[in-house]
Amino acid sequence: MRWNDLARQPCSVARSLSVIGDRWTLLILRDCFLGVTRFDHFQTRLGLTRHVLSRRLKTLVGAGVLARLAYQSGPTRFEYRLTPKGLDLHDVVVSLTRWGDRWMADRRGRPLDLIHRDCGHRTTPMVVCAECQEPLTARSTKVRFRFAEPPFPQAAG
Amino acid sequence: MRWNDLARQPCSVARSLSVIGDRWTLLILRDCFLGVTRFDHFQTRLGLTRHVLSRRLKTLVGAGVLARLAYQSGPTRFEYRLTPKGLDLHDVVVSLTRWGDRWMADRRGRPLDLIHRDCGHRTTPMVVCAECQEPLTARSTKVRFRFAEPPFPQAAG
DNA sequence: GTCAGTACGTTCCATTAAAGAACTCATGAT
DNA sequence: ATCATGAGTTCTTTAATGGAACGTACTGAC
Repeated sequence: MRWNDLARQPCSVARSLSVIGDRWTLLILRDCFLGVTRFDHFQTRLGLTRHVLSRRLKTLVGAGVLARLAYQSGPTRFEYRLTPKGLDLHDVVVSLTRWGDRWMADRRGRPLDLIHRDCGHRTTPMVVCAECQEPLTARSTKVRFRFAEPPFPQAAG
Repeated sequence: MRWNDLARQPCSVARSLSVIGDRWTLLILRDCFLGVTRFDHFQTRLGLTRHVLSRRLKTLVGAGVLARLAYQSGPTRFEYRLTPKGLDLHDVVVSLTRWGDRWMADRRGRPLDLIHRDCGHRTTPMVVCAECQEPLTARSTKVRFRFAEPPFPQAAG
């Protein structure tokens, strides 16, 4: 299957990944959340090629995740900022961070603390059910297909 | 920069992506959470090439995300199951699903409902602060670097 | 006025990874 | 014997990436 067919699949994970699922995009978005906005700054920090960066930014702007805004008009120059759609990826980035903190840290431990402004604590992010506020885990959840059951040999865990 | 240098970066997002950040891996893991365990079943459902699937599964087993277990010994055959480390990626998959549901759905809406067994509701996953239980958003959080400040031109939002 | 610096890209080519299809290997069923 | 099953491997073609240089449009220093 081609990558570009992903967006048409009836699966939100596939559709999300059709925009942010390649090798560099989530790192670009991580830097966006850290306040990076400019081409050269992304390129220096990430060490990816300018060619690839250029294409990724175009894709993200096209998908409405980033906005390309002129910040000066000598030679007009542009910066990239998260849109509401992009800001809403915070959960994804935070979840990746928490998993990396837990399972991929070296002896020094996690590289950064996430501080919750509202309560002042160093926070551990947690995914909960919006209805009952209890944690959602693989075991405490199940899925229900809304259109058609996919071809399945056995029930999901 | 080469992809394989990512794991050494002092960033949990980068380290996570060094394992799960390529085009297919998160879709494989999505299927794992749906109960898929066997090579041919992954291949049929995802439509990726057997070659790539083979390499991805090896990587995931090598990283401790999946376990390769013999399930019969006529010709010995193996299935792939999530380890605790893999099960802990639930948050990431759930966050991707929620974002796709909200921003990438077509007219029919989200393809599946996530049911929380504990409360019986169709649940909307939410990332909250484990300390105070309030939602974590881009604006309500900030980061603090534990080792060294990276070269930064401006403060993070 | 020319030369270096800044900043956002584009172009070119060699290397690497992915797509697609066929093939292997062990075994059990027909 | 022949076919089917399941987990891969081995090709060859096509697409994406890495690396480095170039383009463009200004600003300020000499």
